[in-house]
Amino acid sequence: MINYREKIADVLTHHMEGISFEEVLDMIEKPADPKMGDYALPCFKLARVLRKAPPMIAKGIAESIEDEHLFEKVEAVNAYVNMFVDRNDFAHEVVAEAIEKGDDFGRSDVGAHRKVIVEYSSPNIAKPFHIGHIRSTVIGSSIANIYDFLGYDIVRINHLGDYGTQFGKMIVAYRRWGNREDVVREPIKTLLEYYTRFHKEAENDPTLEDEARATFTKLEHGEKEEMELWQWFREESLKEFTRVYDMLGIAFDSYKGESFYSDKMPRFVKELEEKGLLEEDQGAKIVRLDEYDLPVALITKSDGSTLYITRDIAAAVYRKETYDFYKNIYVVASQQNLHFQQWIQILEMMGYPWARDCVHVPFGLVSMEEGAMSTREGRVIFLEDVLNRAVEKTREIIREKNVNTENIEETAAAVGIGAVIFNELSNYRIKDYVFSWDHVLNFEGETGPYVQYTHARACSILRNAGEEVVAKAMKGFDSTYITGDSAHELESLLYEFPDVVHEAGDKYEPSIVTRHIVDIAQAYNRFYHDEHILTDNEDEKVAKVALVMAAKNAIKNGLALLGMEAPERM
RNA sequence: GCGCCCGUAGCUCAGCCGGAUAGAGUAGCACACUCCGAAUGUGAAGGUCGUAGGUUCAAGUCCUAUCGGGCGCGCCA
Repeated sequence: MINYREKIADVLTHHMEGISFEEVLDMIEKPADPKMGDYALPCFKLARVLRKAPPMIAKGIAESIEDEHLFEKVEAVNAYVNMFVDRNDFAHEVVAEAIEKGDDFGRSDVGAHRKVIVEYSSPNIAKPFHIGHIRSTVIGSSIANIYDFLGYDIVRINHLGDYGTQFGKMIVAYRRWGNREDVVREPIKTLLEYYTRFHKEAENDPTLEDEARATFTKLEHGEKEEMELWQWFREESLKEFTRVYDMLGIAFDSYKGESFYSDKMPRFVKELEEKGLLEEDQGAKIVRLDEYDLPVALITKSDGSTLYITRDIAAAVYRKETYDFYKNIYVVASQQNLHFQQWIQILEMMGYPWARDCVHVPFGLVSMEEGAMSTREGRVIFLEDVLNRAVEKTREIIREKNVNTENIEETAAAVGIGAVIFNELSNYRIKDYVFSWDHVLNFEGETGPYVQYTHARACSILRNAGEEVVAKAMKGFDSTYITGDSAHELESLLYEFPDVVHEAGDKYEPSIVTRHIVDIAQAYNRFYHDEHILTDNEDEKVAKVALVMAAKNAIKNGLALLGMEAPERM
């Protein structure tokens, strides 16, 4: 596609002395109101250089470029040069590209197959998968999709919380009060019961804690029986997590979690020591980070066991050695901002230049109206319940509408679960929010179902148009029929779609894509209402169908980046 | 106490590297289905952009202070 900004900057540069192409490019902006043009050049900054009043400069520039065939119209309004691109060319350029590329519209090869690791989801085994976990899971998955679309090779890692003294506790509890059948039937719930019961009983019987520690030590030393139990717990839990991942349509390339790195840490403790970074303090080993204005980082506890930071260092080095990543992205809650600052700093101090390729992508907290979520107090909302209720509601709506009931279940799942995903990816990830049933189950306005619905209706138009018209549109169309205001606005948004994907990648911010496809859907719906698409005039019909296809492709691809399906009927 | 993040319409949020009259959705109000799917569209209403200073031709956007909320700050992850 033509890069209009660059082309305009090029034209402008030829008509303005003493200002570079880059400077001009930098000055071009989009007017607040599309009625004022497609692109605008504010001339305030030029006043100093040209020693003229900005409105005069704008007038001069406007007059000098108005004959360029790139523009339909150029006008000076106060200090602005407002440029209207030739709608005919523009429409053809955008729509042809969007229908030609189809599922690849918006795709890029800037990634050049460089490897990008995205770590996300990473739940703790034996703890319920609640609504708070949706954030890392869905945001991370979408970021991975976006980088994939940008041409990078992606490794998706689920860094499971599958190790630590909690497993000693669980084994002890299982041996005392548990049984196999319960665990198999409902792994998470049962294991959580063991865990909480352990804590309750331990209040009266402190020897339990010692027993748990001893059991964990056995596990660490690879004792057969403990290993088997741990492995079994892990597998059963994973089965349950997988059920939720399947519902969400999310997958991973690796489930290597904390346990995998449990034996890889001594090397780094030693390395830190050799590099003179380690210091002993009250029996613990620490790294001082004063000169970076960060608090002390704890590497080993006074009993010699390692901590989170050491594990993350080990994991990062392992990943560098295994994958030789270009970027190593961690989608982890903002509560751990300091932790990430610390260990990335330590990596740098250890002399690993790729430390700066590790990026923490933080997100805000989910709470409930009653306050923070608490597994122990039973104040949680299970993600699976949210998904099920959303699907249920969708099913009801589909039945009510009675539209094409072929595969209700499949559609209800795509739309219901899509609604939850879309809702999660609507706002900037850094924002905290309070979970609300009303909000996730709202299917009107700026929601997933709204966008999917728009897509489904576009598909419906294409069906009604017939294969012949669609085939014609693919071959060519007369863009003069799609230059009306609402069509042009839709085309502008379609034109921006590839850039939006880039920006979302640069900022690790899926919500940028979410918002853009809402904008496209709104523009499409306005176009749909303003103009009759399937007219008697064959050429007009073909051109409009081409635009419908273009919009449909952009919406579908955008939804795919969010991890959502785009049903053709709903 | 120190550090980081957030504060824009009743509610949920956008606002590109500072640029024109601060925009959507939602709730409430008024409309539009004999018409390509009404999970839709249109209109009106709703704002001292937390507050106070400062920088600038120009500040929701940058700087300083302050208030409110969230998170974090050596033996959890």
